[in-house]
Amino acid sequence: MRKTDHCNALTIVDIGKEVVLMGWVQRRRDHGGVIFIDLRDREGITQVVFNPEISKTVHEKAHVIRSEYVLGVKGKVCKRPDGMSNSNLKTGEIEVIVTELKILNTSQTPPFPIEDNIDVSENARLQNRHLDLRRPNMQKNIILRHKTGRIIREYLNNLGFFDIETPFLTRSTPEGARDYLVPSRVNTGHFYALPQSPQLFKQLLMISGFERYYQIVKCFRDEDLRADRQPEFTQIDMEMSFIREDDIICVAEGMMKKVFQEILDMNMVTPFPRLTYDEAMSRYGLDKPDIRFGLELREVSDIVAGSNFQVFSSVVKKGGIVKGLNAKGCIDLSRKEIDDLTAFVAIYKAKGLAWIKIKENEWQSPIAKFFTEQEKDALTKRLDIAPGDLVFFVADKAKVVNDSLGNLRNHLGKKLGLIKDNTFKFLWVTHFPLFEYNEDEKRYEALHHPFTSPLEDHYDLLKQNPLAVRSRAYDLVLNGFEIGGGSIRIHQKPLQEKIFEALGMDTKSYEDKFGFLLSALDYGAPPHGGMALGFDRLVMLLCGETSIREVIAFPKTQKAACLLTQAPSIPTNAQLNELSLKVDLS
RNA sequence: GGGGGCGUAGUUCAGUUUGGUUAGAACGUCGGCCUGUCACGUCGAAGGUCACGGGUUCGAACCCCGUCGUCCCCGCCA
Repeated sequence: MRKTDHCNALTIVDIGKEVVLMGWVQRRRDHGGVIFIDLRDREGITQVVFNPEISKTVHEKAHVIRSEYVLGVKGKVCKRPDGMSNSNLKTGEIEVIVTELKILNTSQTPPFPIEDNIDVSENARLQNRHLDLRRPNMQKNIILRHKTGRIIREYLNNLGFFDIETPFLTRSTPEGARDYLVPSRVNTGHFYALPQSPQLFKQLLMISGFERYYQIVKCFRDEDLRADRQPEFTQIDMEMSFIREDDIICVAEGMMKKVFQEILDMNMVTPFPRLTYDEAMSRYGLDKPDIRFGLELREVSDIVAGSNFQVFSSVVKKGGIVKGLNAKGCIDLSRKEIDDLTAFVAIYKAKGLAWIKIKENEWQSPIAKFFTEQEKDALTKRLDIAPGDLVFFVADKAKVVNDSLGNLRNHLGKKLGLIKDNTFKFLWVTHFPLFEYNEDEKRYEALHHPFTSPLEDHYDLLKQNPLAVRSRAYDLVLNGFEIGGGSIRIHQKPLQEKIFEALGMDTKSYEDKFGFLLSALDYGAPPHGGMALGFDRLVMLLCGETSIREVIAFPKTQKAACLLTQAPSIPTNAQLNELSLKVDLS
């Protein structure tokens, strides 16, 4: 018995054919006489019929069939009796009358039904991921992931990119995320690190002269997990020589355009809008703004600096800022809802959330009385205030104000239903700061990574005012998710050394850690740059999911465990001995 | 490292506020009946370490302490 057709394939044109279907039992309907079974494979469902009048022995054999049994059935494709077709099924006008049954395997009753929209804990799903993955929606997600990868490979291949593998067993580099370490048996006491990204290798490949490289590749970061973060995740990694920002941006835009066209049949208009980092922060409070809706932030520090409301004026005096967010038409939010929003911004360290309800003839608010008419007029203009509005303010250090109001903006966008279903808005954020200051370690750190090139006319600022230096880095944002980022890299040794020095490393330290890169830069490194896209996040958004776990076949839990395989596990003493390792849990 | 939610039958939940007889429901499962269903119908039955450990109490799913797991978030994620 050989499978002749998939379970979505047969229709009225196949009537009369003898076929063999193989698949899983979706559902059994035993009428005592006739038995109906919905047979499922990866493509669809076909109803197969066991009729004692056709074959008594086969019908008898069919009695033991249960959910998720694996069957091979041979039979004739027949038109269903009048009025018995099922318009929900692609194969709903036919059925296969079985003349020969092979039970290829039995099955335990599954712990949850193999169908979509099941109400079952993620725990149960992950413990039985092999069954969870049988569900149509998971099959759809994983297949869509495959197709997306195929489209991207084809796109980059056509543009002359080479797919080149880079090592997983590599060396730990300072800065960035925590590394996953792998002990070396042959080099006692030495460890490899799994790559956080193939960053340095792809730069070396540019220096090697390949000009265009890509890889869809796993990366590893030992940091805490989130709905959109897994310890191992997949990047679309690209690098190009002899290019400027616009070249790589254009490649990425073309890729997204093609993916959305072919996967979702949606036309993404290119070029995508661009914002500088400073503008994004100013208008949205975040470096990955969701531009599917308005509700932009406006700074009002200048207006309230001299006001009688001490909370605002004193913050401005101390170098902080005050920003407002006008929730248009939201005057009817209840006191409780506003309290909830206050609790929401507290997550981001905001000490309070000031609000004003704009009535026809007055401002209803605990703080309205502090403002003069001139101040009110200025706020009205700045925040586009009109009757019916509800305006929020946060006053604090810039980081707290932007964090809290930026996230409040996203929260309100969802809560108020301002985001249309099935819309996708891309955005480039450019000109990121090159450095940020780490208060704990009292030193500058690379915001992107230390190989990012500063803007050419900012070279002079490197010494005098490092925080003012802007970089040739760009992030690709989709619906408020950072789905990619990259930069033009430093390709000249002296500049790279300057950056290491600005990061507080001395010659010995950077020679020790990055000597191989500096030496490579010294042998005719071409100008180059690239980017990496978060493949899981992209596929998640394409699938309309809210967690990347839904598009990863075997994801890990928040404690970075695999519930299916019970990884990670405790090694045997023999394994530890071989590696000269001792575990000290004290 | 921190905040919050959840953990009771195979599954999803109720019961916990106010401790008290035999821990319920739905779906699923199993068995009987049923020849046109497709969420088949119908009659019946089985199924529980109330996450784990300790404590309080005459008595704990329920109160207290601790642990574990899982989800969301902050920190972290060059």
